[in-house]
Amino acid sequence: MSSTASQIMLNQNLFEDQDLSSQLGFFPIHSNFTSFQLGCSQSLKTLAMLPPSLAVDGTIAISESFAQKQKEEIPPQLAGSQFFSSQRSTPNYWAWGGMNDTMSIKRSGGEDYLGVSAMKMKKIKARRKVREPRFCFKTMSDIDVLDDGYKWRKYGQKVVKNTQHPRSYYRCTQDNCRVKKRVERLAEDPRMVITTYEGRHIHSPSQDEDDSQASSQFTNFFW
DNA sequence: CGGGTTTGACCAGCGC
DNA sequence: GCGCTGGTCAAACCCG
Repeated sequence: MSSTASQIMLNQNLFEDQDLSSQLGFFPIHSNFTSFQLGCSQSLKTLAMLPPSLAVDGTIAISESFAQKQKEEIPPQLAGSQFFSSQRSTPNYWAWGGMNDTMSIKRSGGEDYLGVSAMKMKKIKARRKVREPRFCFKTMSDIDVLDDGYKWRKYGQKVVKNTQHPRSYYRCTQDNCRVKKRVERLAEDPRMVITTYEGRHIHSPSQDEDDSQASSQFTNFFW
């Protein structure tokens, strides 16, 4: 089924105390059809995605067990979000996996990067403040703010502990849309930009330029 | 002049 | 309760 297979194993120790935003892997997708074996320790689940800034067109497919896990193991605070689509032309692909699940990605060409992270799904701390779903990915880029099709306004910047690079805070400029994103550089590798999205857009990207086109069922469920 | 950015102040959550 | 830290606010500033 696949032309290439890569094994991605995740190291539990690196994200033991984190919740939704643990970042770990960043793997090149060289061929037009690549199969990835996702794996991690039993207490964690893997989360794989193509960054929207990079993915252009493609198909994603998963194994039986992967599909089953996706149904069963979406954490309650993320329920209602669609993490996976088997046939989509919009560039947001997310998939949940467990141990030894296979995910296949078909691309229309070029070279992209698959971002893979892992998180504890069953022991996410309850916080007093209800948080919107958060998702993040890592991109190797000189540019801090990647063009994801939405318009953002910066509302804050903060130097966070143990990092030499400040974290920037952005809000979607669309009225009534409360989506936020954080942009920071990885302390260990400043070439990597970590973008974290919080919440879901209630509108399509670049709405001002493309109002007439009917939005597809997929355009507003994620970001 | 309007919209976006900067930046210090403020606030809330959390650990001790 | 206190101090630390991350997240947000908002006034000042910048720029087209």
